Amino acid sequence: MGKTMEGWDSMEEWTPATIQAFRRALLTWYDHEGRDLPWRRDHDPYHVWVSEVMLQQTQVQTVIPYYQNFMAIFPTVAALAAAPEPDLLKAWQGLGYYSRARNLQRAAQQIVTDYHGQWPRTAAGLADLIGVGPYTAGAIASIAFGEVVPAVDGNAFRVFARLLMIDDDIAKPRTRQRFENIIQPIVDPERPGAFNQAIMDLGSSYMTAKNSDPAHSPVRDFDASYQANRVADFPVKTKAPRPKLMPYYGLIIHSPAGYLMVQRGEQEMLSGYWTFPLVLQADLREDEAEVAPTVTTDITEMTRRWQKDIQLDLDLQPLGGRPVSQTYTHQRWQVKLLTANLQTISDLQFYPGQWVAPGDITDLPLPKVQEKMLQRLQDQNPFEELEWK
DNA sequence: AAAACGTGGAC
DNA sequence: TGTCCAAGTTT
Repeated sequence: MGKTMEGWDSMEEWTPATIQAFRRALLTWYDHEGRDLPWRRDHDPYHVWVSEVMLQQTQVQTVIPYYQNFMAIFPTVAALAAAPEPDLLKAWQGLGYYSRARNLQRAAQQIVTDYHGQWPRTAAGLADLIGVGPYTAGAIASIAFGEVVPAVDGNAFRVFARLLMIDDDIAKPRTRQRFENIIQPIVDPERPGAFNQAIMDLGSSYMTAKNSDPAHSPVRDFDASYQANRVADFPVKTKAPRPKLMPYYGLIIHSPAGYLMVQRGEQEMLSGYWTFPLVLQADLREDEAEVAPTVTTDITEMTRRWQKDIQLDLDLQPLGGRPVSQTYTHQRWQVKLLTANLQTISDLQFYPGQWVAPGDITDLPLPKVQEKMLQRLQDQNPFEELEWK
């Protein structure tokens, strides 16, 4: 195979014979060792599409139960297009990157109405669907429709960066096109879908980011970085900045009608999901003793959200325990919990939030940070509530 | 081009 | 507890 010669620097191109041998080694391995996954039971574009969107930035083992539940509830594109949004968000709860769910439904509606139920059969056409980028378009086109195109995800970046010792920074947008150009002639024209999936299986087994095992890889003989003993040098990827600290108060406001909950707005993170009211600490005036903040009408964040100039006059008390923390890709929330117990709700009826009975809270779509706040509330039990679901 | 966007697992 | 990573897309 000729790649054991010394000094194989990056960017040396594979000969047609090398490409042929690589495909054979890869696909022979894949046919025997490829994973049996729920979305690989057929090549239905709906199945491929939903699984690929769920798999964006998400590990396989996380996706499996979500995929199975999703298909039970929304078995067809038409069912997804017609689904009530709360059902959709509930089915996606815990998966993260929630705009994926809404984009998925918008694309389903595109297919039903604009395309009359007929799928675009090429990557270029599929990329017109909202939420379908270059990777997902390539994956659906190759797996469901047999188009000979690469599907360049994190695995493909890593695998080919190592195989060919490509030192372009894969964090940079411009690098994608370069990888697509390099991979395109290597994709097996007979089995493009299997080829792309085999690369991904390789990237999640022998050629993982950490603790890789290139010595036993089925394509070891094609692995330039392994031959050069430089596996750890690839891929090149600049690291992300640290998440910014966001100190919040979480307001747990209890009344005879239940707990005050608000739905996150269109422009906000976690959009469409429900939480206790959250107020940036900078927007809430601390009192001298620093026991609990005094809530006044100058709570800018809250008045913006509720669009009311409300004299809240709540008697807020801190809830015991450390702040609830939740780390996102770009933010680190630390939420101090404060409670208030109202004897009557007459003053608060016009709040744009909703009073939710304790037993009904978990019926709403909730983000992880809300589940943590709820858990803390139940642990502390300040209102001696007996009706938790 | 760079930043925003969730969560869970591995170490 | 902290850091990095995982089948990316949108703005």
